This record gives sequence, structure tokens and C-alpha cells, in this order.
Amino acid sequence: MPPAASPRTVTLEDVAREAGVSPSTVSRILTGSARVRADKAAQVRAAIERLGYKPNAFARGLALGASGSVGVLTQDIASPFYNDALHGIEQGLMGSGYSPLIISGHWSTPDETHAVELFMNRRVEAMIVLGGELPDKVLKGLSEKLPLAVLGRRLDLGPTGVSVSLDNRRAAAELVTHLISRGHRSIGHIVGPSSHLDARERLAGYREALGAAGLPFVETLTAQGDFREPSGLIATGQLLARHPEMTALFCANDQMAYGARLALYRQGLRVPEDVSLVGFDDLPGSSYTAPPLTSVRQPMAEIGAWLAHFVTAQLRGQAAETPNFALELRLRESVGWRRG
Amino acid sequence: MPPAASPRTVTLEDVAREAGVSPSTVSRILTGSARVRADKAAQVRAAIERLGYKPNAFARGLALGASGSVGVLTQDIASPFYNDALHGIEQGLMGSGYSPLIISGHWSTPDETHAVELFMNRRVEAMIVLGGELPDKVLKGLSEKLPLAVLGRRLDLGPTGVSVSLDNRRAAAELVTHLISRGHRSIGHIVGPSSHLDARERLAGYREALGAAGLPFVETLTAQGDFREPSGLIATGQLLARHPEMTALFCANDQMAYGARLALYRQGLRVPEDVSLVGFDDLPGSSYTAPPLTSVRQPMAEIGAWLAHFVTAQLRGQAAETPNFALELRLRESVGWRRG
DNA sequence: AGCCGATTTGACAGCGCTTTCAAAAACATC
DNA sequence: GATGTTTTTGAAAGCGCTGTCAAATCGGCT
Repeated sequence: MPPAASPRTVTLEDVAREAGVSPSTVSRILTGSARVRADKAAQVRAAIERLGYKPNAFARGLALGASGSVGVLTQDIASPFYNDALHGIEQGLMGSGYSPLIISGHWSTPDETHAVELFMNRRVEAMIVLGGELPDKVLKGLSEKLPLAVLGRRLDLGPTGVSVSLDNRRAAAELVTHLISRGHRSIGHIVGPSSHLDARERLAGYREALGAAGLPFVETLTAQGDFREPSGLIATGQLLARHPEMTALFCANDQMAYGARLALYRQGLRVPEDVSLVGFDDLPGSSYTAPPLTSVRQPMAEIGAWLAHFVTAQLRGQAAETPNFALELRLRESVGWRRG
Repeated sequence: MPPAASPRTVTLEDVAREAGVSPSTVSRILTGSARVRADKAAQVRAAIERLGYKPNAFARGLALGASGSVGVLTQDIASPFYNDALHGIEQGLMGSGYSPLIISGHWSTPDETHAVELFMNRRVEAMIVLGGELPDKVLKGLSEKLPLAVLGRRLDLGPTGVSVSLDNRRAAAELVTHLISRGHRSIGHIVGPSSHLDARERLAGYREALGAAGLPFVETLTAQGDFREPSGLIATGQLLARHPEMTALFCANDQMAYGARLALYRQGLRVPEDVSLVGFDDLPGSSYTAPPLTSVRQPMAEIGAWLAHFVTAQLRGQAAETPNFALELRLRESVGWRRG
């Protein structure tokens, strides 16, 4: 061991000595695990203050065999969508005695696997997974070891796990039905990555709505995107080239809708006069685009908070009600009646 | 201690027993701190695999007296601006042997203080602070204890600390000068929270550019915002009411510019034909608004990566060059020539 | 085979904290 | 004041790992 940093960090034992009591007593005060005579407690507290003592979380974790933290794996730390959920998780965890350990997977399975590894090393007591690409099998394995809450999947995780995923299909169908009701017949769709359940369901909803209205599903009216802006821009170009008659465009998420918006602008097409545009997710920015974007709100913050509640409840051995998270259509000005 | 969870977690000692070697040997293999005969190493690795052993980070941290983590305090986990920096930090830390411990301060000093507390308990070896409201005094105190990198302040943190803050004033001045060169004379400014150095400097740059062009600074052409969208919307309404002749609007950040954009749209004003609009920060979304927003790019990811490099270099006792981070004007279509 | 230096190994202490257990102190009761 | 009961305290063990140190093993030579 190197010759310890200069002033050496203050330990509980130092506090005990300073206050003239035994380490056990100090510990009792810190943890509140047992009564201590008021005067001694005061002395100890004074000593803590005087010495600037900070309990060592490692030692504590080791002795306790519990870390007090829950691992949060987010697909992308730069994604506004998941960050809303992160925020909710933080709120939900607050005051529970647990704190989040946030790691970003960067859309990469190796990174995600590595993150899980790190969580295990750090002995997180539960995990929350936001999106990402971890195989179902891995998730199931995890949920056998600890409470687990997954967002954006639909799979059975046993009694100590949940996967939350809203009815994207229905919401997508409603969205497209809305477009149809406004007279649109040639409706394009920019599809999300097929590895995402949500993307698949939104596509399914699109087809469903078309079918219900007796409209044919036209393969060439769909284009592949990856949930990010540039792909929306490019895909819109393709669709417009193939189907100049297209009057409405359903993007599988708002970020791609932003890209689409720009593509339309570049082509001199007005929203909604020439082309109606809808997205999905209702990002914070979507009520501030010009015109504001019709979208579907997923209550991410609320969901995040609930995920946090779920795992902490599990940790306490309590059950947690699954609330009914409803998707909400946000009808805004980016949709208009079919022209002409 | 409670009677330990059912199968009890696998310890290094278990591995040693399984592999028929001593714990020290296993440890040596894990840390790579000393040579071990190849055949034993193989046995041990097999045992680790077989038992599914995961080293306990607490025990390790305790024994080592080092946590291998650096605390990252972000002002707002939901802010796209800081999240770019977060991303950069993650990248910069990758492969350094340190991992980030991310906590969000939620624009609240008590939360931030609490976060710092947590960092100390967790024995982070360095800290990175993104924005936030921690008093300079606190930051200085911290930098005496450990390597510290602060973004968005300008203060002397001694040899083991840095504060990075780009020349917002000049960039703002250039931006406004750009507006003036396009013929604009009545230029509004939505100010950021004055607790932010950046906000103050952007205002200063605005005044400077006006002065340099011989234009008067008109108090009523400025309105207060808080760096978030709704405040931009409201402030724009105020400015328009007071100065219908205003032909250009400089928002202290992009988020407020989004709000302004909507306010203009609502009033039937076109961008840039009626009012030119500029923001600051060049958020990812800003190249995808319609029209794309003129802004100033702060290379947040690069800065984040460098902050990470700085602290890790400090931890290794090396010095780190301060690169020259340049702000880049992104001139886009949201600015036009003054009409008429 | 016998010896020396180099390499590999194991025993053990200790990191800072919590907790059990038994001893000490405080309080009640007769 | 002696005795029983309850509360408060301290000593000590142990959480899982790493590093030191000395013992064991190995290889090469004579």
C-alpha cells in the first residue's frame, strides 16, 4: 500500500477517539441502529463536524453487504426521450434510500454488457434498463438475481421483474386514423429500427389503420430510419421522390419527424398545407416546433418514477401496483386537411 | 447480519478453493499485479467462469483505498446541452480505468450539495462539474482535495483544477454583428439567468456589438428568460408587444429560441422574412428546425472529453495541455436581410 | 547430487465499517 | 443499601479484497 495520502482521511475511529467513545458508539449514531445517550451523541456529532468526517461508502457497503444503489442502464445518455425517464427515475428514487448508478450503453451491446458487469461488481441491488439491445435471455437471467424493471420491451420477467411498454400499436393506429379522417389517402411512414419493439408496433399500427380504412399497404410508402434526425431527412427525400402525391407522413418518432420537417422545408413544401406531419414520443421540443408537431405522448417521467418505485418496493418485499400508463395523442398544428 | 441471501454470493476465496490455489494467487490474476504460472492461471480462470464469480467492488475499493471513479455533477440530466458534454466525458474516461458516477443537480443548490456529499462518501478520486449553482468557494475548497474540472465558470482552481468557459462574449458579439451586417437595427435579446456566467457574457457581447455599430442599447429590447423553451415564448411575446418594429431576435440559448420560434409562428410572423432569429449552443436539433437555426456551436462533446482527460491526467500526476476550444458560428437560414 | 539465484506461492494483516455479545452503567423496587 | 431489570457501552469478529513478506519451488550450473 502506498504511504497513504498526506493528511490521511478521517475514519470513524478518529471520530471515536476525538469524542472519547468507542467506534461502536459512533457507528450507532451514524446508522441510528440503537439508542445512545444524548450527551454522548452530541459530543460525537461535534467531533464529526470538527474533523470533517465523511463515512466511507466502500467500508459501509462491505460491512453491510448492501450497496444502496440501483443500476440504471440507459440506451443513450444523449437521447431526450430516455432522459425524461432518467429524470423520473431520479425523482422516484429520491427519499427511498437508494441512489441511481447511471450508465449509458450508447446503442452498443458490448457496452451494455460491460455496464451490467459493472453493476454486478458494484453490487447494485436492483436494475432498471431503458431500451437498449440486451437480449431477452440476458434480461431474464438478471431478473432471477435481482429486481429488474425494463422499459420498451414486452417479456415475462417473473415475479421480481416487470417490463413496461405501452400500447404503441394502438396509438400509432389512432394517429394514422386521425390522418385518414382528415382526408389523407397517401400516407408515408418512416419506420424505426426493427430491433425495437416500439418501432415494430408503430409499423403494425400504421398497417392496421390503413387496413381498417380499406386502404392498401404500399411498401414503397415506407422507408427505413434509425430513430435519429438525419435518417428522417433522408427517408423523406426517398418517399417524396417515389410518391410525390404523398400528403401525410407518419414518422416513428419525433426525432425523425424533425428530419422530415427539414426535408419538406428544403423542398418548399409547407406543413401542414402541403404535407401533414406526425411523430411519436412528444419530445419536449415538439410543442415548440413551427408548426407544433402532432405526436403521441408517452409519459416518460411518470413511467421512470414508477419503475423506480417498482424496484424499491421489490427490495422492501412489497408488491407494486401496475398503474395504467396511457398514451396520449397530442393533436397539434402539423396536421391539416388534405389539400384540394 | 441477516442470515445471508440464499446461495450467498461467490467470493474470491471460493474461487481459490475451487481452483486449488490460495486467495492471493487469485487476486494476482485478477489485478495482474504479478506473474502466475500459466497452468494455474488457466485453472483459476476456469473456476471463475464455473462459479460465475464477480469481484466485489466495495471490498476492492476498501482494500485499495481507491474507487476508480470520478464524480460528474450535471446541472440537469434532461438538458441536451449538458448531455452532449456527458457523452464526451464518458468517451474521454473510457479506457482510462476510471468510470463516471453521474448525478444530476436539477438546478438546485441543496441537491448539488447533497451530490457532492455522496461523491465524497463514495470516495471519487476526481470531480467534474457541469454548470450548476455551487458557490465558487465550495468549488475552490473541492479542488484542494481532488482534481476538479468545472464547465461554465471562470475561476482559479489552483494547479489541480480547471474551469473551462469559452469566449461567449465574443461569439455573442459576432452573432449580433452578423445581424447588424444584414441590415437589422432593432434587435431584441432574450437574456439567460444571470447566475450563469455564460448568460451574462452573452448579454455583454450583445451590448458590445450594438455599441461597436453605434446602435443604442435599449433596455426594453431585452427580456428575461431562464434558458428553457417556455420562457422564450413568453419573452418574445413581451418584446413584440413593446417593439413591433423588431426585425431580429437574439436568444441566449437555443432552447429559448425554440420558444421564440413558436411565438413568432403564432403571431403569423415568418422566419427569417419578418424576423430573423438566432440562438446559442447549437443543439443537435437546431440544424433540423425549419428553417435551420443560426447559432453558435460550443463543442460540448470535445470539451467533455477533454475535461475527462484533464482529471485523469491529474490523477496520474501528469499535466494536461489546455487546448483551444473555439466557438463556431453556424450561420443558417433563420437569418435574413432586413425586409423592406 | 548439491547449491545458488530467480520465480512463484501462501499466510496474514489490514482497509473502515457494522454488529453481536457480554460487561458496565443506570434506573427501579423493596 | 441490596437486588433485579433495563439501557447503554465497548471489545472483537468479520465483510471480501490486496499487498507485503517470507517460504517454497524451480531452473541452471558445477
